[in-house]
Amino acid sequence: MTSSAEPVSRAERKKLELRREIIDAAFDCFAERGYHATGIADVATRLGIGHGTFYRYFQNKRDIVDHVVDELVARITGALTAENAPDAVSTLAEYREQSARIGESLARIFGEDPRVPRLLLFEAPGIDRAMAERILDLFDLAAALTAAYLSHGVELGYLRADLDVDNTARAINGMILGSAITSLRTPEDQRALSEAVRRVMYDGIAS
Amino acid sequence: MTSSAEPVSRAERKKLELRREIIDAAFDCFAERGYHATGIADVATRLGIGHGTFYRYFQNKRDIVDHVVDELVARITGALTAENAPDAVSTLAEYREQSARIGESLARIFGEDPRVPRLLLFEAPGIDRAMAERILDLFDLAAALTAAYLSHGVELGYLRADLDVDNTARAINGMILGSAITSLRTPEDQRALSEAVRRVMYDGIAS
Amino acid sequence: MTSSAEPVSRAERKKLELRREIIDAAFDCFAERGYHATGIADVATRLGIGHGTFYRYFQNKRDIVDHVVDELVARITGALTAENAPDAVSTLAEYREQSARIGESLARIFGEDPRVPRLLLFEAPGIDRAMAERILDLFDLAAALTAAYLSHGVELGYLRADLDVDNTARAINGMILGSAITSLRTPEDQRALSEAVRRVMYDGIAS
Amino acid sequence: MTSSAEPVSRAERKKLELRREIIDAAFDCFAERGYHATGIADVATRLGIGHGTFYRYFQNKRDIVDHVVDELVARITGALTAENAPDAVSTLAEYREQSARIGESLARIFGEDPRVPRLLLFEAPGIDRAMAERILDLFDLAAALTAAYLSHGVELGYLRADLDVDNTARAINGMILGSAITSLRTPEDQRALSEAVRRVMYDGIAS
DNA sequence: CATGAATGAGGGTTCATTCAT
DNA sequence: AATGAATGAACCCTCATTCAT
Repeated sequence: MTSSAEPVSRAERKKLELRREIIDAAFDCFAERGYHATGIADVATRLGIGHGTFYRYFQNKRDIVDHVVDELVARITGALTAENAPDAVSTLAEYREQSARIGESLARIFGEDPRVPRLLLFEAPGIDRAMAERILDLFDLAAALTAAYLSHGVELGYLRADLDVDNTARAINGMILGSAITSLRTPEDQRALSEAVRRVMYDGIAS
Repeated sequence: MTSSAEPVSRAERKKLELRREIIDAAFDCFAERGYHATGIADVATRLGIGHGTFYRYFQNKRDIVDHVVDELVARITGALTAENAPDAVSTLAEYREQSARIGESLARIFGEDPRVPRLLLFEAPGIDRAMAERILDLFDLAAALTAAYLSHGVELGYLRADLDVDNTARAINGMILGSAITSLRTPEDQRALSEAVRRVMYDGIAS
Repeated sequence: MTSSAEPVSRAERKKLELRREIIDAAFDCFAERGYHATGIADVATRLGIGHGTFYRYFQNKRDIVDHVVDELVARITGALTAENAPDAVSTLAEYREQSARIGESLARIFGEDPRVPRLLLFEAPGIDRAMAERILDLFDLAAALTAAYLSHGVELGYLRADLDVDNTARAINGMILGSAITSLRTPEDQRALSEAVRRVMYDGIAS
Repeated sequence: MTSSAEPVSRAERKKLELRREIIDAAFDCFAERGYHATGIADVATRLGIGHGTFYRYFQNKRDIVDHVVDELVARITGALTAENAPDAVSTLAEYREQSARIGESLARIFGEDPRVPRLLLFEAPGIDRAMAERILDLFDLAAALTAAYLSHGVELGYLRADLDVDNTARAINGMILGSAITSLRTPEDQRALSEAVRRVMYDGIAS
């Protein structure tokens, strides 16, 4: 029993496959040369297809970059949410572990391929107002998620009772953002940076 | 006693003035419509000058954005360095005060005019590899400055002896960066965010 | 048995045809209005194509004029060399006949269409140093060919033994050049001029 | 008695002087970079004057090149006519001497400064239809002068009675033209070329 | 009279998009 | 369905010319 039930003929499958390849090729091009410096022809050439074909799969140049970002956003929200529900932890130690896990996850996404932060943080926001809003939405989403974790911790008492949950969430996410940007230049020492972030979070910097 | 000593005739002064106006108008346009969506003609029209005039003051479109960024970078590095030498403090309390001052400064720059973070963080990096590098340079500079403060604190003993100075500096700057981006949407509650950042820094989040 | 063996599909053939038409239209424009006064749009309009189409066939404006000149140079070198090997003659009479033939050929090329000498002698040299060099190369080539003929004649004894072959070749070519320029104003009496050139060559002017 | 009587005040003289300097500077620029590649600003800068000043002395860019050519044409017609009246000679030997003298003169003008033939033959004709006509006029003038010499010779019997005077004149001038162009690449061996021209004229090439 | 700041027409070139094959 | 030839809007930039100082 294959993955039937879905109405995917062989032709349909091929179409989806090519669609995916176009998204990937576009990601490559946009991340390497930049959105504006990339022509539709570049994307098509990289795939060895005619550039007219592109328009059978996507509305226009602006359309594809939305899909490229969709993909990256999905990856990130996946890392932020997958198997990491706020209420799955009940002690500070568990929380530390969980945040280490999330941090690990994000570090992998950003660190493994610097084109990801480059596209998301350096290319996308400059494309468009709409795209900039999308990126801000992503930040807000991440802040909301983090805030949820923090709230949980406050409720359970292992985090400071007077914690400004929302703003602290933003501050923490800022550190993650800083890590992502750092990975643009030095993709290697993500681990140490990640550790430093957690130290600040839990211990502060004072002696 | 004329206005000698200064190397500026009246014509010269007017020229410098126009030059400045062009930079400002370009900043406006780039921040509002984006670098790529802005034509030289737009900048000129906004000033009510002929677009050919633009080219008497700047080499080309790419040239002006460098000057716009120069200006913003100068403002920021000014805020980061002016009257805030690392060795001017010797206790944790003083350090808190100083960082509050710096934070205040930056918050003003970013918060007063959201076009500043928009241009610097959302427009500039997508223009060019070279420009992206400039922005990364700015991050690195800020990280180096912060690291210097931290080092000083470690030496004097009011900061943790085992502080990973460099990475902690990056983490802290990440929080500031996060604040700047937040100010794109909510320019108002910068103060609370700023406070939250400092709380994380000094007290951590744990209860 | 299809039209195989030839590497030209129908589309390919159409492409080459348009390419040729563009070259011809450019020749028309350049010869009539001059290179600098001609815009790419002029060339395109003359053909009834969009001016963007031009750039599918040629790199830029400078590129096409090279191709236009290529064509003319090919026509001329063809006339100078085709079926007119220096060693095909062995008497003065034959030589006269041959030079008459060559002269005839050139006169036809220059005289039939005054746009040819106009473009080659009046437009091209002013375009560029590189193009000027191309024209000088053409002169040198012609001089070398003529010198070869003369050498052959000296060896066989039907030309003066003390002939300064190279410089005489240049002098003779100068007369041809003069004819070409004359044809700019009076395309008709090329024949008489051609005859006068040959008289000078063989008999001199003295009585 | 000096050159008084003329209404030249000192200011007037200075003005004429500058006018001349502008013509010379324009000649330099046009010959070196080409007419189209030369800007009015280039000419002015070379002289160290403001480029607005240019327009106090000449109508426009097209105007100045006419004056530059005027100057060169005057030099050439001077060489062709000065002290060389057609009727000043009465034997073939004298004629040879005279043509040698004229050739010498022209060779000096063209050979001493290759910018002269470059401007006159390579730059000027491509500027304009009107300018091309001027150059053709110069050719015609030279042909007429040469024809006058030849006519005189025919009348006096030292030139062939059946000489096609006009066309032969064109042929001869063509040789001179060829010399001038040759001098663009090899300004040195003008003398030998000049000699070859005269040999062809008087002796033909046949043995 | 000299200057050079200002101007804008003009032209070369790119590239996203369409559509006939 | 795939293709790529054709298209023209759009934009950057130059430079001859004008004119207020």
